[in-house]
Amino acid sequence: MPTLTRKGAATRQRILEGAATHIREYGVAATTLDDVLARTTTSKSQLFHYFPGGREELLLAVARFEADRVIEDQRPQLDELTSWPAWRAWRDKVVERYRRQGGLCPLNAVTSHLGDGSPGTRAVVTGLMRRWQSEIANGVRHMQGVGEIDPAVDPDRAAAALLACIQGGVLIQMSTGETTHLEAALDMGIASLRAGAFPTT
Amino acid sequence: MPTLTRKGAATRQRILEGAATHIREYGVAATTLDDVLARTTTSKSQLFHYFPGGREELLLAVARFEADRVIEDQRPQLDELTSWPAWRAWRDKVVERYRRQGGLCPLNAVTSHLGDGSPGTRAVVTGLMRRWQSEIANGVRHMQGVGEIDPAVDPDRAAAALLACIQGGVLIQMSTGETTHLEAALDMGIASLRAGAFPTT
DNA sequence: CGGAAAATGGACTGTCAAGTCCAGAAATAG
DNA sequence: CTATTTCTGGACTTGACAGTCCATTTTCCG
Repeated sequence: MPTLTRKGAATRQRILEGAATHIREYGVAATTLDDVLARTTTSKSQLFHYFPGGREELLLAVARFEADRVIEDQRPQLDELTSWPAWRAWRDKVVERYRRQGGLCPLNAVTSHLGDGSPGTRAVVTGLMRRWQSEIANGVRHMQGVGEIDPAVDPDRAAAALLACIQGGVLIQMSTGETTHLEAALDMGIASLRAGAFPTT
Repeated sequence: MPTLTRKGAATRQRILEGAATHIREYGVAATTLDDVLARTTTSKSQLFHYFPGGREELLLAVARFEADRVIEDQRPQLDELTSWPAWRAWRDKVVERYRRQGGLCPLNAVTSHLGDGSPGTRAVVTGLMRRWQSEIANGVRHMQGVGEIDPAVDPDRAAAALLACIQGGVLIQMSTGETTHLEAALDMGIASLRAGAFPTT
């Protein structure tokens, strides 16, 4: 990769965000390189200049882009799980985020289109999951520190369960359009923490 | 659709199952009609004879096929959630099923490739979710009947949460290859039921 | 400036896979 | 048995889209 000019970096970014937006609106399958070019007023040579790997590399970049958004969109609440009201605020933020997104998970769409074969694909998703789970686990530990959660609870396992609740809720929302499952699962997870009803097995 | 002869029905079934198998092995994107034909020793005209809508109709049929399997694979345990050991047996069955499937969800793959636009696609997934949730809710109600679960718990909401736990656990397994999230979430959900820690809100 | 490196435009190619078509074989009904 | 319907084989058409190439313009930096 040669050094990028300021203009070059801007173009690259424009292509990336244009692709992400188009995918959000029409889905991965219905997104061709020409669509992206038209939307971003760029040309084939530019796209392949900045993404030599072509479509696959672009899609992977979009996946990374979306993965970052997922975490960012939960800040600052995700960093401040220090009281039960704070947990509630975070829960609301998550629900609101996905409600607004309207039953569409660009990240899931992109990764499932890249196939698991790709070396980078898994890394993006697992990296996101690890970061996410780790942040939640920190919240659990903090609550244990202030005596609000039973010390017998395994923070990582609890965070894993909560993460699964969110993922499942969002997945179901993708087909039903409703956030009821997401809300029910998240509420259950948090209630479990409060009640210390977590199996430590 | 004209009436099918015995031979015709067999061919149709062969194509359908061949497509399903190929998709399981290689993914949707890497499955062409020619692949299916080669595997099932059939010809283009046969495929379009039995699936006039072409690729899309075939994919939808595969989705239905896989959706049915999901429920069937949980029997008989799913129908007999009448004691805590029975819940545990069901939990183990679910985990085992997805462990064996090895981080691959053909249904999710197919639907995400069909796009949400399709009229039938949503119906297949929402139908599956509704059936699944309804079966779980029946189990909850039965346990309430025998005094093992707090009557204040809303069976449908509890079932919704449990369903989300499973979906999320499987989704995460798709990228990590591990069933730890699935297990953690399911255990949490069942523990919640036992503890009556369900928010009734 | 002025030359090297980077950025851009867009025509062109090649491939691949979905879908069409028709002729002929097998099955079914009466 | 024979007429009608269903089933089958496979060649052919069509279109779309990823990726290539080179000529030209712009930017960078000493």
